[in-house]
Amino acid sequence: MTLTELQQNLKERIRSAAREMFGVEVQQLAAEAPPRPELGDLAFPVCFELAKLIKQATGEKQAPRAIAEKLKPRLEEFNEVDRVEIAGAGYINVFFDRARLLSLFAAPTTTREATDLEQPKMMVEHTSINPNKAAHIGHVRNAVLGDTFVRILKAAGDRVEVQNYIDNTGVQVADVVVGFLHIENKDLDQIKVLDTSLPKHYPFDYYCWDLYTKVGLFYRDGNLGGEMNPEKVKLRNEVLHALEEGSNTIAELADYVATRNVECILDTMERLGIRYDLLARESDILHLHFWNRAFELMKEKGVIRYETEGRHAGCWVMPFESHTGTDEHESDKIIVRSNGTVTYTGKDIAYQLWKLGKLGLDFHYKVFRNYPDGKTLWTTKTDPEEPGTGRPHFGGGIRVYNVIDSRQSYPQEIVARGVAAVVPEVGEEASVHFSYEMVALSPAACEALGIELSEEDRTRPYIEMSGRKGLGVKADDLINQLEAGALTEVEKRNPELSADAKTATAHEVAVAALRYFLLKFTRNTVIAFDFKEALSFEGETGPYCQYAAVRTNSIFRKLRDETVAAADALMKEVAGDAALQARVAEVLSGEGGTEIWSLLMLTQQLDDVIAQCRNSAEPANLAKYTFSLARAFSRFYHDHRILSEPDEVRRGVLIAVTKIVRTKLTTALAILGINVPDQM
RNA sequence: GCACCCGUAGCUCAGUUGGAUAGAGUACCUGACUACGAAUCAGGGGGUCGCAUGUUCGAAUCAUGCCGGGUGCACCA
Repeated sequence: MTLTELQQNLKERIRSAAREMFGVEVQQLAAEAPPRPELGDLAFPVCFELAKLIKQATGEKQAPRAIAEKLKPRLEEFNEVDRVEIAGAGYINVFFDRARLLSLFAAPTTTREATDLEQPKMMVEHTSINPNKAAHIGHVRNAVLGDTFVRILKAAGDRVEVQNYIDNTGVQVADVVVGFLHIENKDLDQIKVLDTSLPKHYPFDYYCWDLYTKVGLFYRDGNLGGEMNPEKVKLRNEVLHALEEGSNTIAELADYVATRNVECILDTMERLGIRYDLLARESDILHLHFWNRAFELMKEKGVIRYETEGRHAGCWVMPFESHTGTDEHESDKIIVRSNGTVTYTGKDIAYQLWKLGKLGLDFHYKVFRNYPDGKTLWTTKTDPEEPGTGRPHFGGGIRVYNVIDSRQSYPQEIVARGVAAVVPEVGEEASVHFSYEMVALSPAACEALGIELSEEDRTRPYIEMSGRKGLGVKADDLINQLEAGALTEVEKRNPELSADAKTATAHEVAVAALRYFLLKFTRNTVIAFDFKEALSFEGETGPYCQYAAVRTNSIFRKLRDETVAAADALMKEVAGDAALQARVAEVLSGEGGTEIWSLLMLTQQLDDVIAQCRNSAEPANLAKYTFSLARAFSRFYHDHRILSEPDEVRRGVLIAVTKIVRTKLTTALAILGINVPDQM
């Protein structure tokens, strides 16, 4: 039995007792951890509500404390419950039988994995960086959030498909193409030569990053604050048009540029342990005419209508109830422009319908790359595919999570409503906007980057990053910096390691630092990026959590196998041996024992935390939990000598606790995408 | 103008469907390595939870209003 199951049983008992004794039905029954361990292991504040319910049902007035006294013996019937105390105005505080539960928790557990292909599939789309430049830390927040959420869903037993949307026909790619064509006067072959000649520290996506900012100036004739030069905007439109058409030299050139940027971005994400199942490319959505089908569906269902007059004359619009409802014109969202082209919203609705398996069309697919572990990354394509690739089935998910920053919450809401209008049977909940706030630059970070701030910007709490202005911290730069910092520390502490081992360890530490830094903030908190904080390995950081896990491992490396086996055997015997149980209970009693016990209780909350993260779509909860578990263990580690403990029972308890912590902490870290090196 | 998000310790942030004495990290001060690793641990000071009213046994949490900050409101993507 797990702690969660025990809680369920206790709740059920309270419900049935309330029914029997008072004839009332408890609706919401919370079980919470008391503020201090001396107050018990589990608290039920249910009697306040019961008092109310009883009064409503019978008119009889009963004090919450009196009700609690009546429920108390029913809960004490459980073997796992040591005693129940009534506290405060009427809290029911349950104290568990510590020895019995330790023995229960020490028993090996099996983990579940979603292998059933019939199981409904969750779709998560994340990263989706415009493939025209290198990734910056804002993009990394998206990817780390998305990837961690995928790991959370999988840990909770869900089947998940991970997609990375590639907008290879949009304005951003067109801009870089304009840069290559009209600023650098390069054709495709020359770009390829350039690409292969770039140094390792300045790869293709870095080159495009700089070129992209040059294009911004180019459009405005060198003045970033100035007006767009119409002649030059015409160049962009030419490129955009060629991209939409496809099968021409400009489209070919753009495809090379976009694909190379995608490869660079995937390499960056690979450094952080982030992988995908499928790259969904916008060009394929266009060329396979997904929109046409969606258009038919929307017309069929009466979701959109053609405007014959007014300022939207000639457009297909989707009536959209705005929150105010004052201005009728503003509540219509244009889906097809008067020139016949489709807007982003329309394309996204088509794509979402495909994800949910409701479009009635499919892509063709080919292998994009094989990951080192044998996993395959696929990409969509337009041409018919070769038979017998043995590819998995893509799309057709039961729910879709779109990891997109909160600035797009308005358009995302429109897309979700559009989807729900076309396929009302799946409902609006099927398309979830997994939103998060941006990563901005702190004034100190701007200074460190050598960015001159205007007087207006200086008064702001933070500065928004901008790919267009080249204003931002590139992901690879930051990872490099983290790895260098970690390597210095590893060399200091583990000089005997080989160079490769040092580098590998430094890498794991760097990943831990970056991922934890991006996960410790809740989604709707703006991260004002600060180098000092991001580069720290002390305090509430990934490396701190990692360090605690490394220590659990080093204990087992130094313990002799017989000693561990003896501890395991001891735990098995506890339940059937009253004398032994009493001795274990003694170890877990008193001030020191309660601290061990609290740590143990904390380890058992992992599954609940995972479930909570899944339901709230908030990975920060898991990050916070992992940190508190690491902190509790660090204290335990400091307070107890495990290897040299002379008393057999006491040592057995310490080893059992350490073993449980090791399992839970390592699992929690893995879900956060953090590995535990052998030493650090 | 309208919509959404935020306001909690000097700073950066947590705070479960409303629950017991509002917590972490950091900075500052003090102490602990002959020890299973000090990327650690212990202790200290530091709060009108933006303001006001209301809802109730109980409010950082819910409602309303106000103040301050951010983002978004195109036939762009």
